[in-house]
Amino acid sequence: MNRTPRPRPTLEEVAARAGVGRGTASRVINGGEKVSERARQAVEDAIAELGYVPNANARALVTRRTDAVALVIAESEERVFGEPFFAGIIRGIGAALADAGRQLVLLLAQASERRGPLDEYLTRQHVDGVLLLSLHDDDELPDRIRAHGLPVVVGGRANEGVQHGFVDVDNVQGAGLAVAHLVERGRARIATIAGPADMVAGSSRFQGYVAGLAAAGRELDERLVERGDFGQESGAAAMRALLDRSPDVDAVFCANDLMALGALQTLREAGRRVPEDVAVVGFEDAPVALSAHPPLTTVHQSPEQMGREMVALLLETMAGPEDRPGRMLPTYLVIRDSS
Amino acid sequence: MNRTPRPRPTLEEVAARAGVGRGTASRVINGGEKVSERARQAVEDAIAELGYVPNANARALVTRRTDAVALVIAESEERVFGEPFFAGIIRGIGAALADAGRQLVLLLAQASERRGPLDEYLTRQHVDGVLLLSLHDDDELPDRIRAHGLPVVVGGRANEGVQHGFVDVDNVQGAGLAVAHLVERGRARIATIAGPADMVAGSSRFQGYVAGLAAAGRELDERLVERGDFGQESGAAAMRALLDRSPDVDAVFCANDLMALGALQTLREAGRRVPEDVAVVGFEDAPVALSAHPPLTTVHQSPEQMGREMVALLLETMAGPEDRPGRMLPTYLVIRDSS
DNA sequence: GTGAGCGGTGGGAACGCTCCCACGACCGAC
DNA sequence: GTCGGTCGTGGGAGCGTTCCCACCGCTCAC
Repeated sequence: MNRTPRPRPTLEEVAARAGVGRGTASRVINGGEKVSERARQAVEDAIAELGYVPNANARALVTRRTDAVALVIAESEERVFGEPFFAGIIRGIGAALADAGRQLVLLLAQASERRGPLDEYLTRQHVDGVLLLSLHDDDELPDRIRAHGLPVVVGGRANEGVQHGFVDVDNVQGAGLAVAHLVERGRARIATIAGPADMVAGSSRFQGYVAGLAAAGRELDERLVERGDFGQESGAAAMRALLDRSPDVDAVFCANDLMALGALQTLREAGRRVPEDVAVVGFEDAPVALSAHPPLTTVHQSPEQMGREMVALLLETMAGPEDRPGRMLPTYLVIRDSS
Repeated sequence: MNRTPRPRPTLEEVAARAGVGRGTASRVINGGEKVSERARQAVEDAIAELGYVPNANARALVTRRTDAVALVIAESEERVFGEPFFAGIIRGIGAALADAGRQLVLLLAQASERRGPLDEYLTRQHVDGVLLLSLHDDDELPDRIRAHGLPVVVGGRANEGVQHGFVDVDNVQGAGLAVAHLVERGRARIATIAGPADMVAGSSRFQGYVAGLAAAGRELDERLVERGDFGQESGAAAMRALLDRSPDVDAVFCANDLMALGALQTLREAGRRVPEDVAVVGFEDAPVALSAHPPLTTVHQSPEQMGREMVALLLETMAGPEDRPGRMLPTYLVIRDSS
């Protein structure tokens, strides 16, 4: 009992029903110009009556475009759905893409396994362009995609010398802001809990930390540096290590808010007052920063704007393939009670 | 300077290069049977040399399938990325789909605005089937999609009398488990913080609560019922209302863990001990349940399994269109320290 | 009265693939 | 030797669009 649910009507059938030619019907559908009012009306009626829907595959086959853009997120589901950062950036991307009349297709590129199918999907003309998020430094995905002639924009800065466009918050500047603020508050021993060195957000915020110290005429003290993985627990552990090693620490700049939360927790357990004994500054201005105890001073970045910017850059790249410079988004400091 | 990046090679070119016919080349690519070893080798070499990638649009045009499945999530980005439930279900879906050699395409159907483009996307033969998540009761999306002849499976049960398949955890059974547990613990005044009445998870867990009471020979006391929106803050507020109205409450079943967390918070602020004074049970067994203070007793559901089940049902539906019954996934109680 | 110009139109060709049929070569069986 | 097979193969037809060109009937200028 194979219920064939009435085969989809084709353009030809619409045209026949409207008593016009295939060409005219096509023109009506694509908002074409040179069509008489009478013909337009007839075609529109026929479409409504038949419930006609254009076949995107046939169209894409000849136009070589699909009006869809992929957002590839190279992280585990857990991370993606744990960080509000992704929610913001996706909202920005979705909105900007909708404005441009394009559909967002989200692809998760979990571990590097299972990459095969993803690769194929991107490569086989399903989308006109690709936005890439949160890949680690050594990822060759962007280059592979570009090799197939697909425009790519990466969120987060890439290594030097890469070809593809990118959009990133100015991590160095933001971290510098944080350190300058702590210096100004009169802190003497400013530590940092850095992120993974193989992620841009990790290394460049650390770089900004060093630069900030230098700007204040201070030198980097290795004993004041710990690394975490951007997770809360790693922040707590790093803070413990820091207190052990350098009990005189009186400020800590954390490469993201989640690790700052962990640090806060450790400090509370260790009986250190925040900000009296130790000032804490985060990075991101995630929602949790506001509800932390005490509310967290942090470097503000706008994921939503970042998303919009990525789309803008991608659309430009698709329009004309000259090489575009990357885009750096400015940050500012939000001073709350933890510093 | 329009860099045309070397036009993509076509199947015809591959065939020519391999010195075979188009048909043979196609057979090799699609793992076809009747091909000599010599020809297969030649074609594979040609593919490698040319960097050939099949054009999915052309293929879909004739085969009428795309090997891609859409997962439509009808929630705001904030909710989607806030609840670990989605992470789990997406992992399950992604894995099951990958096993079946299909690509997962994620579409967010934010507010009901912007639905137009989504509709078009689904309708225009981009995907072979649709998985739908978390729609409210009155959503007509599934019916619209079905009307276009696309198989649909809904996560979360639908209203009675609908045509499409669904997969859901057995909310009624789970809530009953929770109430039975509280009864057994000797609780006299068992309240509930229910979810939105227009969401299945909300109404059916409430239904299970009522049934659980009935099974213990008790009647529903309206003063012991509050409603929240599944958010933590709403749970806290509901608990406050409950304490105000019925100070003698000694147990509360919350329709999800997040609201249970809110309740815990309110109880702490009100100086009630958990579980001595008030026992709290949640629903979901989300990661937070484990790290709550005290660790939360809760009804366990497995989003990952739910995802897998949805895919299985969808694939069956695509294979043969007989009507499938919905699937209910069992739950069990995880007893921790809050009860 | 002829010809250029223009709004509006129809339909052939092409996009890149799969499906399927016809065909040649070779086998063993009668 | 002929006859069915089987195996491997080539290529025509067709999927549903868009693109583009030829063409129709007018109007307007000379």
